[in-house]
Formats: sequence, C-alpha cells, structure tokens
Amino acid sequence: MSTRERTVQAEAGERRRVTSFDVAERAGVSQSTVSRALAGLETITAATRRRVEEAARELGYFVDSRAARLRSGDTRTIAIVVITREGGDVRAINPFHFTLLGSTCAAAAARGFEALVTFQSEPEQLFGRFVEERRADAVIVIGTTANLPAWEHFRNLSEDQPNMAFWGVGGEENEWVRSDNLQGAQLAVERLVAAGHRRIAFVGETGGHQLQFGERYEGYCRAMTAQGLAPLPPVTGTGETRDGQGRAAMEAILKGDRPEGLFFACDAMALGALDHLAQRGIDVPGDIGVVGFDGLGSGAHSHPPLTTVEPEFALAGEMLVSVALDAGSSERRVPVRLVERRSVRAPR
Amino acid sequence: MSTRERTVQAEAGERRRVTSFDVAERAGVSQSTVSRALAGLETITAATRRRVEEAARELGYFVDSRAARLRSGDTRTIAIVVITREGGDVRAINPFHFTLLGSTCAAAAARGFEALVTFQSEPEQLFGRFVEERRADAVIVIGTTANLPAWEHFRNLSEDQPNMAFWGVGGEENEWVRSDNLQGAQLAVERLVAAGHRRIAFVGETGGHQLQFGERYEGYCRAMTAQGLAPLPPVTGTGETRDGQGRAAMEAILKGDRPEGLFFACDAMALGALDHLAQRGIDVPGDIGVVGFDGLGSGAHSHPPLTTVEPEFALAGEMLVSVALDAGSSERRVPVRLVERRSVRAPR
DNA sequence: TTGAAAGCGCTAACAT
DNA sequence: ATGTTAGCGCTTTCAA
Repeated sequence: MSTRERTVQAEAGERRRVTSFDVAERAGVSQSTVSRALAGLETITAATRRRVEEAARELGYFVDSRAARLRSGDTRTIAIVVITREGGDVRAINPFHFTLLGSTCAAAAARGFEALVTFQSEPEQLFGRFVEERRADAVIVIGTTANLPAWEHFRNLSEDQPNMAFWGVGGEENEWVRSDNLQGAQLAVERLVAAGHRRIAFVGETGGHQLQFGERYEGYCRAMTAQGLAPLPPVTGTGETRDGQGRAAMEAILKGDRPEGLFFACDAMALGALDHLAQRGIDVPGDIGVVGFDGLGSGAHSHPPLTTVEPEFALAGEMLVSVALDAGSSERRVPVRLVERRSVRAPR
Repeated sequence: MSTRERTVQAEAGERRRVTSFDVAERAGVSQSTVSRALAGLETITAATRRRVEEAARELGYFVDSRAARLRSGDTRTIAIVVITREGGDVRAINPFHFTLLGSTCAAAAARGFEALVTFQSEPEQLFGRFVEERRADAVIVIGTTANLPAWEHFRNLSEDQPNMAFWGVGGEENEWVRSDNLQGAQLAVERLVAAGHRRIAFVGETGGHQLQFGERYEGYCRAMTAQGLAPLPPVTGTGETRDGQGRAAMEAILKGDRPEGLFFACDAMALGALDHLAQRGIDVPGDIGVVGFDGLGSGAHSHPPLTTVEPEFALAGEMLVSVALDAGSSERRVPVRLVERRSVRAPR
C-alpha cells in the first residue's frame, strides 16, 4: 500500500494506529527514512532526524515492537523462570530467589534486554519454549531445588535449546552459574575458628538435588582439614520448609555432643535454628557460634543478627545473563564475601 | 510466496525457521488451517487437528508470537514496573515489593498474560510507553514511594494512557489499588488494647507521598477514639532507610513519656525499632507492645517475632491486574488480616 | 469445514 | 543520504 493510499484511508475518517507512514508523510520523507532515523542509524543527517523526531512526537508515534522484531528477527528479551514449590504461594518463596531475580532483571536491562518473568510450579503447566515462540532470545532458570519435576523439565529443554542458563545446577555442562561455594565455606569456617571454635558442625543435606550444599560441605571439610580440625558428618533435619529443617537439625544437634560452632548451608535454615536456640535459652554467640549462607536480608534483624556468606548478587545476575546469551561465556562462579553480623563472637 | 515456492527454497538447502507453511505441507492442509487448528478454533475437525498437531510436533514447530500478535493486534502481556531508590541496588529493595511483584505475576498468568518486568530508578532512564510500543496491553506500577521523580513520571503517563494501575497511589482517580488501611489500623489498635495497653503511639510520616501511611494514621485515630482513648500525634524519625527511620523514631520515643503500645506504619520501620529496643534492654512485649504493617517474612525471625497486619497478597495482585486491564473494575481495597506473632502480650 | 488472499507495521536489501 | 521494494510469519476476512 502506498503512502498516498494510506492517506486517503485516514482522511476517510477510519480510526487507525499511527504508523511510520504517517510520520514519513508529516516529515516529508520516506517511510524507511523514518525507520532509520528513529533507530538511530548514522546515515541519517541531523536535520532529517530532527524533522522525523518532531513529527513522531507530534503524532504520538512509537515503533511497534512486534513488527520491528518480527522483521529484524530478534526479540531483545530474556525469559526468567522462577521455579516455586508445588501448590505454594508467593509468601513461601525464599527471598534469596527474589533478590537474584531482581539482579538478573537489572543485568538484562544493562545489556539492552527486557525481562519476561514467570513463576512456575505445577508440573502440568510448566512452559519454557520462549525461544521457539520467539518470545525471548534466551531463558534463565532460578528458584527452589525442591521442585524436582520442574528442574527436570527445564533440564530436558536445555538439551536441544542452547540459550539457557541455570542458577545452581541444571542443563548442560556449561550452562550453570553458582556461588563460589568452596571459598564461601572456607570463609565461614575460618571465621568460626578465629572465634576460638574447634568443634564445628555443618548443617544441610549433601546428597540431594541442591548440589550447592554438597559443594559447601566439601569446602567445609577442606577448610577444617586445613585448620587441622576434624570435619563432622553433615547434620540434617526434616521439614517442609528450610526454616523447619533448620529447627529440626538444631534439635537433633542439641541432643548430642554440642558443637562450638555451626555452619549452615543456607540462611533460611540458620534462621530457624536461631529461633530454636533462643527458645531453649542458648546464647548465640556466647554458647555457640553460627554462620549462614546466602546473605538474606532477614538475617539483619534476627536474634542475634546472622553472620553470613553472601554472593555478589549483581555479578550473579550478570553471569546468568551472559551465560544464557553467549553460551561461550566462561565465568560461572560468583564471588562471595563474609557479612559480619553478631552470631559469631569476636575473634580472639 | 506460495507453499510450492517455499518448498523449493527449503529443498535448495537454505536454513530457515520452520513455519506454519511447513506444517501445512506435512499435514496436507492449508496454512490457515494450521493456524486455526493450533489456535484451538472449534471449526476444525478433531481428525484435522490431530494431523496438524502431529506434524507440528514432528517438525518442532511453535507459533511465532511476534507475528501472531502483530496480526491479531494484542500482546497478551502486562508490563510491571518496580520503582526502586535512585542509585540503590537490589539488596535495598523492600521485600514487600518483591512479594507484591510475585503475586502480580501470578495473577497475570492466571488471566493468560505474560509479565514484562522492569526495575526502574534513574530519572533520565524512566520508561513506561509499553502500550504504545505494543509491548504490553497494560502497565502496573509498584515500588518505593521514596523515588518521587519516578512516580511523577508514571503519574503523568497515566493521563493519556488508560491501561495503568498503581499500588498505593498515583495515576488517575480510579487507577490505584491499596490495602484496607483503616481496617488494618483498627485491627492493630484493638490488639494492643486487648493486651491492656491504653497509651498507644503511631509511628510513620503522615503528610508525605506514602499516602497509605496517612490512611493508617487516620485509622489509628478512629480506632483509638472508638476505644475511648486519646490518639497521639504521629512519631517520625529521619533516616535513609525505613529501618533507620524506625530506629530514630524509637530513640525519640524513649526520650519522652514512654507509650505502652506502638503501631508502626510498616514492618521495615518496626524491625529497626525492635533492634533499638533490644539494644536498650527493653523487653518486647513485656515492657512495650509492638504491631507492624505489611506482613514481611523477616518479621517471623525478629526478636521477638513481629505481630503485623498483612494484606492478602494474592488478592492484591489480582486487583492490580484487573484494574490495569479493565479500567472499569471497582474493587480496589485489599483486605487485611492480623498475623499474630509475639511482639504483643496475650490479651487479658 | 477448509482454502486463497490480504495485510498487520516494520527493517533491510537493493537501488540511486 | 535517501527512496523503493520485498517480505518477516502469522490471523483473519472472504469465498467456496
């Protein structure tokens, strides 16, 4: 359809969306010049660009992203899937995943990508074909390891779908990003040792699907050995939530030979344990030292505030995005740091 | 281009995306039948549909959402903008907004919409023309009231952009959704009174941009009066964060005539205040009763765990989505409930 | 119930 | 530096 025909149609009174043809007519240039000017191509002279921009503003014109992306072939969008517990509501989501989601959105934006976010939990409704549907250029998967069918689903997807990245574990060999768990565990153990503790226990399941816990235990063992101390077998507690698991583990620990220091595989468990300790009247850090992992904000207000190992969230988001987009990206270990609060007594 | 031509091109060895034409050929039907079958239109016979679906599966075909939406005119997407502090990182975001974000995404999904999420903070980079760009059918704005330029930006947008919804306040008359603050305040005051407290103070700024705090104070005043008690002027504390403001307010309160009960306009402030109280050796709920507002998860692990007024998050998300989409939707007050924890002593 | 044809609004290849 | 033209892949008339 020519510009002339469109004009006639418009003048006939039909309500239409303003298109680049309308802008072209108003600016006295061709439609493709409008496209180039608004896309910021260098071949357009400053004067032409100004005229086009003004005409666009006057008409309230915005580029239709669907048409632009259909034609250009890309989407400039990254899909972020947050896996949650089956049947669970948003209140039950570990705040760690929210923080990670936030930094991933920010990292995507920094690279000029938009973020399409879905929370997925029910096995029969899992969906990850965002790239095939041209809804996104890549897919990032984060969330709870407790929902096995969901991880399985996305792991399978990644077999014939290169542009994916997983937090923790999943997908093909080179598609995961996770914390520097060995380093984190070392930081935790060294801090407890500095406080004078020698009998230090690790809390968290090590053989399960939360592969990062296994790494944290491995790091704990290495660090203990390096300090000339004997690593203890990992302690676990059963419960629906991490919180409950932490309480249960704490209860079990207090029944036996009491350790001087405790390294929890995640803050959520440590927080539950702290509650149990307080109820039992056991003083932290006086009677026992506690270190967590994840850098949860809640730890800042717990009793006492929780010393923890925190991944650099900003980097975590950036790495997820670049692994998802580039596939060739190599850095996949997120640096960690010790956040000193008050659940371990001062170094001697 | 005819089906025949496409076939020739494909056989010439050119790598192309699988299209509905390919599926049509394989299924032995026309391209439009493929479209109809996959869209689930009722006019297609079961046998035809099965053949099409099988061909699609065999070829790994998925509908290109850009093309489908360009043609059909919709986007089936809702943009969610989370306003954050200028220069702030994800760690500083109030977890309340994350929970609200989660429930809004869930509500959008329940209505068949996808969620395009952006975190926005810097004044020069604010963007909300998602509808004009045909990136979304509606825009929902949530986040911190502390970023004035951002709220101003989106409020302006809503003047000529009907499909918007704001959490708290903003936009045109009928575009906001917020907690039932009057009811929430009443719940809080009644609980403190039940514990035997009579001198009850309210903490939070009432004349500011956080309009909900004003409503909570109003509700506090009404509830106090209804109980035959004298409302006190609102107490505020200065600080960068809500946490700091809570501490400062607490410090100020302790300098004067000590109240028996405290109602905080938000949990984040209450949590800061609780820390200060603990440091000063003042027992909660023994020496003073505390109630917050927001239902923050952190409150479950504070010292003591924080009794709070919680909005029904699932409903909050649903209301935001339906206000954004329908414009005519009427229900905009989110019901609240009292979450009993341990910062107020048992009713007498 | 299905097929043929039009065209959504844009970008990019090819002209000039 | 700009105009002309083709066509991205689909949904939706219109016809049969």
